[in-house]
Amino acid sequence: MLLSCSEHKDSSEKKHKDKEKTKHKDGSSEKHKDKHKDKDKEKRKEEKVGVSYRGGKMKPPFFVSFCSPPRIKDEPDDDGFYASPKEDSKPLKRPREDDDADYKPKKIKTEDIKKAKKRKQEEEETDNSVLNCIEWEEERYPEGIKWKFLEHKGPVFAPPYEPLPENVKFYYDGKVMKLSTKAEEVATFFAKMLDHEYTTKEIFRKNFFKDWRKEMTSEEKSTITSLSKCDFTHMSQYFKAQTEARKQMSKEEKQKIKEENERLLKEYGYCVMDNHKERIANFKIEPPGLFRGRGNHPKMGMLKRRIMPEDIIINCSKDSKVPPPPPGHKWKEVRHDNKVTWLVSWTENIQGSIKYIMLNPSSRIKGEKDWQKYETARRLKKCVDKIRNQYREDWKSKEMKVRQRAVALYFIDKLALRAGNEKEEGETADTVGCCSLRVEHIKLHPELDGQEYVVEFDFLGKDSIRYYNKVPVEKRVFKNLQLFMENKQPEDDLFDRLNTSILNKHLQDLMEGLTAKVFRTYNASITLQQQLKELTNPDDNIPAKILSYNRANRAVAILCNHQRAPPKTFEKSMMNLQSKIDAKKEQLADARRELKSAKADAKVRRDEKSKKAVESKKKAVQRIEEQLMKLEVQATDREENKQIALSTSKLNYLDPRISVAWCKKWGIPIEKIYNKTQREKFAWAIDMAEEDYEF
DNA sequence: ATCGGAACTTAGTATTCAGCCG
DNA sequence: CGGCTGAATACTAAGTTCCGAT
Repeated sequence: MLLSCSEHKDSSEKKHKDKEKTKHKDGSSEKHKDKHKDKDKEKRKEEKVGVSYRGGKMKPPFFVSFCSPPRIKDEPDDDGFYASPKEDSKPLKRPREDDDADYKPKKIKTEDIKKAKKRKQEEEETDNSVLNCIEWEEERYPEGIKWKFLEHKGPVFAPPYEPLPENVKFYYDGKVMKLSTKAEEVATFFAKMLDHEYTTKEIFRKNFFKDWRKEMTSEEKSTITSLSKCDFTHMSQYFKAQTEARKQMSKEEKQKIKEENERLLKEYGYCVMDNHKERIANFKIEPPGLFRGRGNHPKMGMLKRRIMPEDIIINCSKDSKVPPPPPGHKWKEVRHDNKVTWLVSWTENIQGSIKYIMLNPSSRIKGEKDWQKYETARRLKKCVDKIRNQYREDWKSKEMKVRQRAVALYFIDKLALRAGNEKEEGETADTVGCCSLRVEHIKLHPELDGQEYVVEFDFLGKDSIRYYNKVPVEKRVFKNLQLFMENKQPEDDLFDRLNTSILNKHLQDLMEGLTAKVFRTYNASITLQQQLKELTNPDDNIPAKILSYNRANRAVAILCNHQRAPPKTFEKSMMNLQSKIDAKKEQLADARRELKSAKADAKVRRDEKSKKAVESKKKAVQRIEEQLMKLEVQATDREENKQIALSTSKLNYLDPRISVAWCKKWGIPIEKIYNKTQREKFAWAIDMAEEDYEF
């Protein structure tokens, strides 16, 4: 059933039950804080869900507006800006598909299923699966069931701590001090990071020291009272030497380690899920260490404790062989929950969240989900125009909440912002997404650099990556933003009547299965498709076409703000490449000279041998020209990629079928676009998509 | 019906690997 | 043939959305 899901699965999406949290941010501008529970709306939605999709019915009529009561008490004076009938409606800035008309709602199904079936058969033949494949296409699990059979070997635990050799010393206040094993282990975590700037940060040091002291004996505790008196340098040197020694190991030793890893992988790296042997993504338990959050994380430096079998919950099927815990230990629990996909879980001690061991992206269960994701995005394509018209209408709504929702959705759509859940203050780095934007994160410019109504965004998003962008917006949006910001402090929420739950509930009404993140997927994929159309020059050779592909990919990465730290060696490697290009140019000049003289030679001699020489010189020139071209393309590509990470969008946002189709269309080997891992992840798409695939 | 936690996707960085060049 | 480099992979944090207990 691998690839046959969509309709059914889509229709089985559950009712939405998002909570409607009230935001609290102390004191300031209280009048903006009162939330309105739109009971009416809630009710109506309920009804809709009732008749809805389950059982394959049509989704509810596109949208019902809820402008009616209750009015907001601080409803702004109608200054006419939103009621004005002559208000223009400029098209959105981002290019969009105009050919929606001839878009056919390809329902995948039969054809694809056949193909998938074929592929699966082939796969079976080469597969290392020991099991017979029963007719997998037919298996269609009842709602929520993820598998019928699941067997695995359990996790691999981090290697136990090996105490330092006697001669490696720790000094406190200038004096040698022998630490207890537990305290020593934690000290080594710090020592290993000594070169990292983390260890200079106040919060990191404070958190570390606090947690370290918890591991100390009472004696150590009373002696070691100040981190700045601790000297880890000797330990640090020891570890550096160890790393060095590891590098210097002989081939045989390295080989041995490699084999050991392979053995581990073979033994623990796979599981059996419903007649298939599947690769596990992360079968190794995270080793203990110091927590390194991203950005300005309040918990950085805290001790991530060692996970023991007693912390571990095993999930597998009842009729499987339950993995035995390590000798002398017990699992926390063994359960048989086939409504989830994880194999192993444990609770982590920094945030108290649960961590999981799950399957590799190449697995059926992940691939299917991935496919579904893109199908949802394609369904959005069909109704995105309606939705856009709707939110533009809503900018004029009498209800504050509706307006905020509409403006937020506009940002999510136009700028591919993330939804932006509220976060518990002090638990994580202070980052935001769309719904959690604060007044301080945007600046309004009625005019800027010759453009009207420019919004300047500057905030930290996921992973504390900065989002900085100046965007011209439509007048109504601009006016609305001014309104939202009235009488607020910088640290107040911009959309004080909105949260992701409200937004997603609304989206759910607009389209079954629609959530905020679908817009990111949709806009990323549609941009790729459109950019590929635009940028691919049929006359280009393969490297040039690939450059075009990368540029299209890059357009998406920029849209999604996927950044990376410029590689440390970037400048250097750029220079290397340049000198390579220079060398190649010289080589080309040489080759041309040689060709010339060979030609002259042939003219004089007129024998077969010299003719052949000319031919071979010609070929040499051509080859070098090609090589040069390739290098130059590479240089351009790399320069443009300095701070942009392509891999995230490639892996998570771009419908792989677009890329596969493009490759087929232009005769580009798929290996040029996707490496081995990516090909495994996108196997379903590689098999399914034809040249004419349309997202 | 709400709430908070569970489940799962998305993310950037650190480490390892493989192959190329001198 | 070893050291270096860029690519691939490993790792795990940080998001979003779902969902079940109360």
